[in-house]
Amino acid sequence: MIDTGRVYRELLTEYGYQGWWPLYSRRSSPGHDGRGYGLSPRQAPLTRGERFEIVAGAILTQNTNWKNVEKALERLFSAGIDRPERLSEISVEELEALVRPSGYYRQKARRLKGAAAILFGGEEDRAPDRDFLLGISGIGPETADSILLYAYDTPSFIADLYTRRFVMRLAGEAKMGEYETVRTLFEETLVHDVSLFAEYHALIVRHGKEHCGAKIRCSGCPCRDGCVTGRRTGDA
DNA sequence: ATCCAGGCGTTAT
DNA sequence: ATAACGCATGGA
Repeated sequence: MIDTGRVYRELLTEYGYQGWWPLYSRRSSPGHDGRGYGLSPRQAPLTRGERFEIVAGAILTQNTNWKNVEKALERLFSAGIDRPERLSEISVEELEALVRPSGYYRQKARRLKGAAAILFGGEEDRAPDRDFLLGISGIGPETADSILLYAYDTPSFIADLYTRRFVMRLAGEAKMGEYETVRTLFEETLVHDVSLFAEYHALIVRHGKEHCGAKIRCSGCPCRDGCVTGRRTGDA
């Protein structure tokens, strides 16, 4: 079995605090680390616009490199779409043009517009139920958990592709576990703390980019000792 | 040029 | 239940 606590400490020691979610709108705030532009423990509560930005980013990053999402978000903000109300003022066609760099732009424009209308249409800013989020077109398990965790401070663990691949390799399995299976593994072995879940996910993504992505690179990996794959195949 | 990137919804076995 | 497929851009 995987020692999730130990792995977390290894990742944090190696990569340092990531400070997710990376908010474009706070990229030049004090506390900006020059890379992820997240704040070190949140210095101010999220505004409505920032929650909107997180929802938008979570949808736009589906199966997409974050760099491309940044381009799309920058175009959105430059066009003045910095709050959910602004979104309802433009057409899907206009939105498509703005989010094009993030790929799947037709689907994403339509889904983002619809999801934002549902999530921000009312007056209430209370955290939504997970099942309610899953009922929204364009919001699947990972997007729902991202929104819950980063936009509504609700401790739901994100078991994205990096995470499932990471778990598969740590355990030396041949195939990745199901989303819910992996999510449950972390939620059952960790204290349900928003900051812990948020940072853990950010660290796994960082780790995936450096060592444990589709292209595996075990040399210099901070998790080698507790990893079946890392011990088995030496890598260069 | 091929592969990959912080998935999801629909349709077919 | 599980698998296959379309959706699309941009960087390595």
